[in-house]
This record gives sequence, C-alpha cells and structure tokens, in this order.
Amino acid sequence: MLAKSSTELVRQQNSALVLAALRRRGRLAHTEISDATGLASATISAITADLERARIIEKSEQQATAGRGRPRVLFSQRRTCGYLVVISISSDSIQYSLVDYAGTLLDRFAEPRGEGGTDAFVASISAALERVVARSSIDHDSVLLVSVSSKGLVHPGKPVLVWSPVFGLQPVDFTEVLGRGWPARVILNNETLLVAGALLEREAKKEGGGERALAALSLGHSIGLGIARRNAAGVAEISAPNFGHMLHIPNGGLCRCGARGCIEAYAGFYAILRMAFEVPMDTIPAKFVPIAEIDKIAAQARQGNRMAQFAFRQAGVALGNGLSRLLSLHGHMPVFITGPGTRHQDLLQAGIEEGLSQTQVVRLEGMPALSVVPDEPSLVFEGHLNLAFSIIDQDIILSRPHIRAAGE
Amino acid sequence: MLAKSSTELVRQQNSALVLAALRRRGRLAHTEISDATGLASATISAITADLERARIIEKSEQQATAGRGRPRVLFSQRRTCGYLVVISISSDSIQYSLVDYAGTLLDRFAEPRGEGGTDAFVASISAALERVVARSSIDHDSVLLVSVSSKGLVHPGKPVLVWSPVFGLQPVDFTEVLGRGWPARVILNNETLLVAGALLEREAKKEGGGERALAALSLGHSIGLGIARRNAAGVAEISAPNFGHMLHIPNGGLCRCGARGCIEAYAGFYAILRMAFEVPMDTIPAKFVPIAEIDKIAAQARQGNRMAQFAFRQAGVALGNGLSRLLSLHGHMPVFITGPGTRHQDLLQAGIEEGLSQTQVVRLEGMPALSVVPDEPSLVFEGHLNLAFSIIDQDIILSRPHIRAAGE
DNA sequence: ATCTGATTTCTCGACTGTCGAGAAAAAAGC
DNA sequence: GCTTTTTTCTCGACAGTCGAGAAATCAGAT
Repeated sequence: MLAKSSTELVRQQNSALVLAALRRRGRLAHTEISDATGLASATISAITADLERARIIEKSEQQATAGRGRPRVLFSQRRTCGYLVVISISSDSIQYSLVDYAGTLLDRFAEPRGEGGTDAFVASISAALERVVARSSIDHDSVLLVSVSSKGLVHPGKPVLVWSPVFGLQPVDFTEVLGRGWPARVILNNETLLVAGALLEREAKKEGGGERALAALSLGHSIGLGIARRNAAGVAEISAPNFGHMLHIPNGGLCRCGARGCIEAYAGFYAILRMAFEVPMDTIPAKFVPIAEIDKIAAQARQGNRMAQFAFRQAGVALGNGLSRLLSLHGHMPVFITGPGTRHQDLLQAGIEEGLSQTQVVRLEGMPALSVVPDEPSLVFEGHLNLAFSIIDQDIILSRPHIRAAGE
Repeated sequence: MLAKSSTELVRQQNSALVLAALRRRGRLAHTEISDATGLASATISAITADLERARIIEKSEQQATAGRGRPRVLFSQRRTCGYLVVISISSDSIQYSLVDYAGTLLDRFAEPRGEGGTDAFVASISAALERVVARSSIDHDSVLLVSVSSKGLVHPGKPVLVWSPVFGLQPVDFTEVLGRGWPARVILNNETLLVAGALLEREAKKEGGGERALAALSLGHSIGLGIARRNAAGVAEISAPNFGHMLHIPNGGLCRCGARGCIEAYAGFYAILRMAFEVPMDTIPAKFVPIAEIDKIAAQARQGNRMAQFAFRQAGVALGNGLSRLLSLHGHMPVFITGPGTRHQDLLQAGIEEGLSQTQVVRLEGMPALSVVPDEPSLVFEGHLNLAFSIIDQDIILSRPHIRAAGE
C-alpha cells in the first residue's frame, strides 16, 4: 500500500533533490540547481535558505567572477556537517577511511586482519574505529554513518554477515561495532553490490543515461555478483545475490561452503588450483590461495600446459553457465567483470562464451556485453560513498526539525 | 534521478490512494476511506467531491441504515465509467471477458484457437474484440484497456510476444489488435506473472501483511514462473523470468525452443512423456501432449512402473535445481505451484525436494515453503484485474483535466 | 411530539508548499 | 556615470492538507 502524501513530503523530496544535485555535480549556483532539479527559482531560494539555516549547506567563498552580471553564489555541502567512516573488509586486511560531508577523504589506514573468532574480530574493528575519530580529533556525535563492506552474504535489513568466506556460517553482527556514545548507524553491504552500484552511477553520468541495468561479477578467491538497476521511478535498486554458491553441477565438486557443485567450486581461485593439479574434486579446498599461485598456473596455461588451460576453461564455463542463468532470471543486461581474476580474462573468455552460448536466452537476445573493469577497490569505495551519502542525506532531511524563519 | 514533486502531485497520489482503497475493499463511506488511507476527513471530502464531479465515482443508493447517527454515504466506482476487456490466450483456446469499471464480469466467451500464422491469429482476436463490445452494445470509446495474457516471453514495454510455445521466435505484435477508432491501450503480460501478482495481492489481504515476496510456478506443457515482491515503498513489482528455458543441464535434452538442456526439456509434459517412453533425449519434442497421456503415465507410476516414476522424479529434480537457482539469485521466498501439472504433485514432490536440498541456499535458509494452488485460471483472471485496474486508475487520475468548482 | 446523544459529513480558516513575474543586486562594458 | 547583462531575491497567486467545529440526521428516551 502506498503511503499518503502531504505538502511537507513535497518539501522533503525536493530538498533531497537539491542535495542529490549537489552530491552529483559539486558546487552549484542557484540557477544551476534550478536547471538540474527542474524546480522553479523561487523554490530553490526557499529550500537553500532552509538548508543553510539548518547548517547543512553553505555559500562557498566567492570564486573568480566570470563574465558580467550579478556574481553567482555557489552552494556546497558544509564539510563539517558530519562525517562518514568507511570500513572495507578484505580477506587479509581491513581498510578504514574517514570522509567529510562533502565527500572528501580525510584519513585512511589499513590494518591486517587478526586471528581469532568473530567476537575478537568485531572488537578489533571497534577499537580501530575509535582510532579513526581520535586521529582526526572528531567528535563521536559528528560521525553520521559507518559503512562496512565485506564479501559474503548479508542479512537483509540488519548489519549482520550471515555467511562469509572467513567465518562461514558463524554470523558476524556489526551492530556491536559501535559502543555506547555513538549516535551513528552501521550499514553493511556486500562488496560486489557496491561495485554494481558504483558502475550504475557511472552509467547514469554518461550522456543518454547509459545502461539502466547491469551486473558486476567479481573474480577472486571467491566469486561475487552484484545487480544494479534503475526502476521505473528512477531509483537505483541494487542487490547481491548468492551467485558464487548457486548450483553449477548437481553433486559436483566440494565447495568451501560445504555444499557441492557451487560455481565457486569451479571458478574460485582454489578451484582453479585444484583442477590444474588434478586434485580430486571432493578434496577440502585450501583456505587461502596466494594470487602468485594462480599467476603461475596462468603462465603455464599460456605456455601450452593442457591441464592449466583446462582449469581456466572449466572456470569460464561455470561462470558462463551461471551468467546465462542470471540472464534467464533477471533479464538481459551487460556484465562488468572485475576483481583480481580479471588478470587472466584471456584464459577465461572462451569458456565464459561457451557457457553462455548454449542457452535460449543468449540465442534469443544475443551475447551480453562483457567488459573488464580491473580497478575493483576504487569501485568499492565509490559504491560506499554513493550509498552512504544517499542514506545520510535522507536521514538529515527526515530528522531535521521544522525550522521557522528567524523572526518567529 | 528522482522527479520533482509538487502540490498537484500530492493530490494525484492521494486520489490514487482513495481509488485503490475503493478497489480493494469495495463500497466505502467517507470515514472508512479516511481510515483506510490515513488522510484527514477534510481531505477525503475534497477528493471525493473532485472525483464525483469528474464522474469517476458516485454515491451509492442508500443502504439500510445501521445504528444511530447521521447515515453514511457510501462511495463506489461508477460502473459505466469505462470497461476492461480481458483476453486469456491458452494453448487450445482464447477466452474473452468484459468487465465494468467496478470490476464485475459482464460477459465471457471462449473461442478455439484457429490455425494459421501470427497475422491470422491477431486478426481473429481483433474480430472477436469487436464482437465483445457489440454483444454488450458498448461504445468503442468506453473501453479503457485491453489486457492480454499468454504463455511465453513478453517484450518489456511493448505488447509484443517475443517468444511463445506456439509461434516460437516469430514475434506476435498485439498493438495491431485494436484498429482505428479504439482509443484504448493494449497490455500484454505473461500468464504466470499475473498469477504471481494475484497471489501477492491475496497475501496482502491477510492480516499482518502476509509474504512480501513470492514465486509462482506453473506446471503444464510448458513451465512458467512469476515473481512478485513488494518493494520498500510498498509497490508491487512483478516479473516473469524465462525460467522454463533456463539452463538445467549443459548439452542436455533437446527442448521445443531449439536449445538444449532447458528445464522445460525435463519438466514439461512432453519431456515427461519422452522420458517415460525412453525416447532419445534429442528427439524433436511433440507439439502438444494431451493431458490424458500424462495422467496415464502418472497412473502407471503410482502402480509401480519404474520408468514412469523415473520420468516424474527427473522432472522434479529439474524443477528443484531450477528453484534452488531462483532462490540463489532472487533471495529466499515461498513457492506456490499451480497449473495442470499439480495433479501429479505427489510424484514430483520428492524430486523437487532432492533438487533443492543439495544447494547452499537451502542449507543456509532451509527448504522454501512449497504450496499447491490448483485453480490457475482464477488466479490468472484475478491478476488481470489487479494489474489492469491499477493502470486504468492511474491513467484516469493523470489524464483528468483540472476541474474547477462549479461556480468558476 | 420533543429532546438528547451519537455518529457522520461538511465547511472554514490556518498552514505549508510551489510557481511566475518582476524587482533588486551587482559586475562588465561603454 | 550610465547601460547592459546576469543572477538572486521577493511578492502575490494558487493548490493542497489538516484540525476543529458546525451541520445533518437518525435512534431512543422522556
């Protein structure tokens, strides 16, 4: 059921529009905001006055006046309005970034991922978080949001990692990362979901609007997938289905997750290693494979080693079959491949195409566009910012108490 | 990018809310509408006065007054405001239904599906449509929408059948169904999509809101799947992925669609027949299998015939594997099974569960709820009404010119 | 027959919001 | 110093929602 609408909601939505325009295009003048949002000039005056009074945006220092006419007044986010902490968890380390409200990176450091169980893990993140704010002497209260990303399966709604490559079925609850005295919220998202979101936003910036739906496939020790699409209302919807552990072959090779025949058990780094060395497919997979090992196998494959070639081929077919199923169930869309595995795209490509080509969806609508976007960490960070600031802006607008004009 | 908002849009959305409440619950009094929508009584007065002046709703004839106090004035849709024509295409016949704006069925007849190509097919529908309005002597102009359903793959946006069991890759364009002099629009939807939509609406009527996402699986000569979910804004999103022709087994049995290894090539009626009679899997499948044939095989299976049992078992495994992939890619959700194939659910069940159980998603989140809903035609019709009237109401509200109070 | 209480509908004024037009501001050019 | 140009700001008109209370109308008590 739809929610009722009211004039106050109109103001909220239009304020959100103004903040989104500022987010997307940086400093803007009154008239530019009007153009970007389609709102009347008078409305922009009202909204910007409101937001300025609430100390959310501010007039920039005058820039060199270009041309004649009354000089423009540029609005931008007030940097000190609040802060965002980004936590990117990868297999071996955890990266912490501090970002101000205008989206500029203020501080960044990484820590190795310690040993120990989930409790110790959460505690170490909690401690690092204290260090982030201490280093920049930022008040706890001005941290608006903590955005965490990891590989694995995320609970819909709660910031809980339901399944992860490292902790398996042992759930990791990030609500406890923030102790007392932190008014901020924590959000947790799958890494490849953020990649898909970042790619969709990049598409939106292209002229003509770019693709309206896309999939991001991350190749590495594990296999990640994110789907991003713009719905009829123009809102981005992003999700991270459990692609890596979707069934590839019934009763197939043993996967890290304990099930059999997952895509990852054919296309993950450990799977390529297992196949190249002709280890039986029901061997318990290696916990971690250094990327150098995979590079070595790839080099052998390129020199003509049949088993190494076969391993990459099989990985490609698993991915291709999986992608064909993705297209069958989610509609035709371009696929962007990222992650460390893209180094060996030349060895995977033929298998992927073979795996795709047999199926009806590809016969009907053709091979999907496959592009390689190597720099995954940038995409992840970009996705963090997109998602986090859209939530922060929304929260600010919703929470802002009604502020009357000064004279009242 | 979000669209700008304005006070006029607020009225539109709230008008839509009033019409939706009337749609869902039938005749309502002023106060009941207020309760259902959450809008203030004064607002209801304004909106109903507007809609009444536009001759979209009307005050019902007084019903027996119950209790003391000022008698209620019940509002309902004005029946003669416009009409909907529903066309349900099935493998052997086409059913035409005429429905008034209040949702009551006025006329219904079926015609056998003729021979001939797509042009003849479209022409015969066009002729039947003329007959629908002639029989009830309805003006062409008062037909607001024609809603068509069929099995097969529908073009997103245009009313074009991209792939169908009967015409294969030859596209069927339903825009031509309405000739000149028909202001109405034509929409085309996959049959099982409508089923999923109807089931979601039934869930919404349960107290507590029922399921927020579900899948409908239709078993018959071909395999259909619809997914319906309520998004964060509470709007239903329904889709019909190409489940029947999703890859089940690479290089597997030959399917009607020309590809190999589709789910349908293992679980469709013709596939069950082919397996039960041990016909080679690359035999070109029968165009049409009478349901009696399948019933016969089912009877044999129930009497202990191994090959017949095996055929149903394999069909079940194909469905189960496919459903596991569905859950992997769309999240965990209950599955409602419908269609003529549900008669033999007892023979399929074990295979479905086997096909589901091997995978990570089921190990993590458990077996999805599987329920059988035998009466598919009712669900299809219900889905037609839900979808068609939501479009009609939307159109009416958007197209309605601004109507001033009488005195101006 | 009339009064009273209950219940629903209707109406009025206050408030919030958007928009267009034009006034005001401020710099560049002559 | 005046004009031109461009941008910002302000004002009044208009659309919409809401709460409060008036008006309508019936059932039952007196």
